[in-house]
Amino acid sequence: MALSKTDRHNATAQEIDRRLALAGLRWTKGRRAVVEALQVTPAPLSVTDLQTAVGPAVPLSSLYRIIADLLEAKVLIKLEFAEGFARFELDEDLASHHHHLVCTQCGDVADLELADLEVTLVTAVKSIKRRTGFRASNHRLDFFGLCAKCA
Amino acid sequence: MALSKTDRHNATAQEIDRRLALAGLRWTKGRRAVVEALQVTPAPLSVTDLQTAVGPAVPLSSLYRIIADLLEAKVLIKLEFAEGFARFELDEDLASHHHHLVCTQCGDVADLELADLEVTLVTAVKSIKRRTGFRASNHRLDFFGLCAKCA
DNA sequence: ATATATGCAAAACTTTTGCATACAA
DNA sequence: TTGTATGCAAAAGTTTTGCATATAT
Repeated sequence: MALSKTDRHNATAQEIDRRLALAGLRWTKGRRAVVEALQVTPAPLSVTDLQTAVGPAVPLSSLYRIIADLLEAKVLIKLEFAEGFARFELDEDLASHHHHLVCTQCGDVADLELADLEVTLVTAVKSIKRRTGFRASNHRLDFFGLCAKCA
Repeated sequence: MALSKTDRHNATAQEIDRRLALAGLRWTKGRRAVVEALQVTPAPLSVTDLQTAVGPAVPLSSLYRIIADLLEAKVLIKLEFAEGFARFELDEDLASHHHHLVCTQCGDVADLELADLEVTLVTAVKSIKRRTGFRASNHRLDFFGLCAKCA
């Protein structure tokens, strides 16, 4: 690979800085804590998960506001898996584009990269535009089933 | 096609009956209203959409309970698009398997069938099982972008 | 007749907001 | 210093639940 792990981490941090600056947001303790929690655990975290991760120093209302700000700055993306609450992860350009494996038994959500599939999806996007006029700029693919532990 | 539209509708109604019976659920006025609303509008509806569709005869709490029962009987499936509320549609075996086109401008959600893609996804499921041990029994694919009207 | 479904009211849970104070630039 | 971010408290929106009554089988 062209970049070492450390280089890539620095590059990512720099890109996060850039996006925050672009949105006129400051690099505060709370925001740092949330971003770091999501770097440590790349699988999508709920607000409750994040609350546990960052500890009681960040109250719930601030956590929600921090998340809203980071969403607006496109540092995070929001996901929902029909659980009744939202999950969040680092924007795909800050991580790599991936999909999710949702275990219907234990509720665990794991990340999955599937490069081959992306090629097919690009073709699908073209076909959709031709058939329906819809211009897809993004997609989301989740698989549901039993994880290795539960199977 | 082998079945006429009416035949297919009857077959679907019969299958819904079967699933309700299997779950020990009665075929009541409220449940009928909800299922019919979703047959008229196959794109995923929110609880508010359904409330409008079925009218004030079904109060909100009953609507939620009806939905919960129909979910358990596998007559409906639940979807979330990070809007802060859930959407519901007829189970894919009662309709046909399809994906969604979500307009990020106007919020409209349209259905899309993409048969070619399904073949690729079946292959992907095998590859996932081999690589990760995850046994995917189902998947969900949504495209985000601008609909023909908003583009 | 009897178990299930509904209606009303109250509550639980997730998320948002107002306002005074604390902090980053 | 100055505008932004945070903390606390209160509220808004979505979904769930208890209990008495009505209904489907």
